[in-house]
Amino acid sequence: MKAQQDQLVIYNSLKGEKEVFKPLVEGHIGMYVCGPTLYSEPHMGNMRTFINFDLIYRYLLHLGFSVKYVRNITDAGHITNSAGQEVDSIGEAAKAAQMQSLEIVYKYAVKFQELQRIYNLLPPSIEPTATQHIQEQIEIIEQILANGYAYEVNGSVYFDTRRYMQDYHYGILSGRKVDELENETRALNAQDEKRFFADFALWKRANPNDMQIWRSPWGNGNPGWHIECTAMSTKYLGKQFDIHGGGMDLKFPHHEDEIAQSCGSFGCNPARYWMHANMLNVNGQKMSKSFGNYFLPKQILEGTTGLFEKSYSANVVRFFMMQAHYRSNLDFTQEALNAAEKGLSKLTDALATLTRLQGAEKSSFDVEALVASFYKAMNDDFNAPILVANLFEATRLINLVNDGKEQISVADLVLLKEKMSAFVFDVLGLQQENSNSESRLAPVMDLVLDLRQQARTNKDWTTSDQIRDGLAKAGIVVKDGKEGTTWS
RNA sequence: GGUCUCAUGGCCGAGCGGUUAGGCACCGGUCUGCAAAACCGUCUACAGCAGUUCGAAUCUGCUUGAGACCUCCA
Repeated sequence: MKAQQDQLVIYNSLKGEKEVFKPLVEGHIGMYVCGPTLYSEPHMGNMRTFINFDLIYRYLLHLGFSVKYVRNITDAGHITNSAGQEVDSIGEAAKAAQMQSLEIVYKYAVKFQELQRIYNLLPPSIEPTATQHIQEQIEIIEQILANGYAYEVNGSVYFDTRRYMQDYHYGILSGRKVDELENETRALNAQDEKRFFADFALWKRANPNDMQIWRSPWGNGNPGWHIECTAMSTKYLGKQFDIHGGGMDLKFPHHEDEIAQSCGSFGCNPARYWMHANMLNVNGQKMSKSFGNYFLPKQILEGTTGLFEKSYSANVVRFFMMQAHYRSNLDFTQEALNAAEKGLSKLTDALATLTRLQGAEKSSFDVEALVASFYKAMNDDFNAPILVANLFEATRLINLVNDGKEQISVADLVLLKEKMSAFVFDVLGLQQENSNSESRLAPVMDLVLDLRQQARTNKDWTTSDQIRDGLAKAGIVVKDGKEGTTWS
């Protein structure tokens, strides 16, 4: 695995190019990913990012790295709204629902946990929340103040972007130039306490109607939106760690500001590799709350999105996402989902076939090269679609062996079983579908199919077709194969 | 308006200068009492125009179209 670890290449958003991945400490990786803000239920687009980073986490584990994976939960913080005001979105949502802030956060945290289970996300090593780390946030703000990169006004603290730009490069990640931004950004209004339009809040003094308030050296208030990630990543991974990830839409300003905060307090960019997952589209447009074109992860399982004629399992949705690269946009369409459903069943059928194959003297094709192609795909910036294509090549060969047209040696059979299973289940995170034989229906179906088989033996096609059609109406498909009749 | 990204066959989607990625659909075949399913095979596309090159989906320029960010968003 060491050899494979050394060949891993990652696209680093900070440089805008692929780089050979070298962890700070050999064999160990610290990874931080920005998690959800729990003022509403995460939608399918949110889930795509978490599924993609789950894939990345899983592959790093498969390569034998020891990974500390931190993904936060945002349960407090003031953001800047379209009017340029700092607002507490969780508090607003809580008020609208006539709940407490903690109540609404807890409600959606439970849902998010459930979604993680359904979509087969491995739990991160730590899932810290902002409210548990107010003290750490305050300490970092104090450090930034002490370093001269922030100023206090009336109980609020702002990051001093102009001062920062004298020593560091603001825009290093997003490529934005502050003087270009200035012309296109709303003007500072008279009441604004900021000295400069690009300054952002580190700490915001309390409003009379705030639901949550914390004490600080600057009086009662709330942390700013960006400081929590700096506090939590630093606490659990150190001042500098290997990978920082998140959705593409967080690149600016959130991640840019995280870099500024880390440089402003500790003098270094927090992460060596910045990774950004791309958005999920519906009809060519980013799925988002503000566009109103979103659906919930549970709706697709229940077939209630209003967009598709039928429901799809979490496994199918996950497989569908694995057929697009994490840095590409992905369009959700019914035809594409149907294609994923059929493709997945072809792949899982082949895995079942693989367990039944008999090993021969020697292989008629290069199994080691096939397995190497799995690693090659994933080592190239986690190219899951190429991996899937290679798994389908394996599927074709497995079926040919099954038909007696190709051969595989006993040793190669062991290798292929191990690697197919590892990449399909451990890396792609697909789940073994429940076998029909386990259901309560199984004994009944055995009986019915037995009766139908008797009719077929007697060439009583009327009866046998009657049973088949009747079952079809109940949603059960009967398949007559060479080795007997199966159903699903 | 500014910054950036993208445009691939019926659909989804890889591709990073020279081997038809892959999946689904379509079509042909094997199997089957007939179907369905399964399996095998077939299907040579890269927005337009110009340029660089022995060679371009891939590099450069222009044109057209779409999207993201610039304000919260995964």
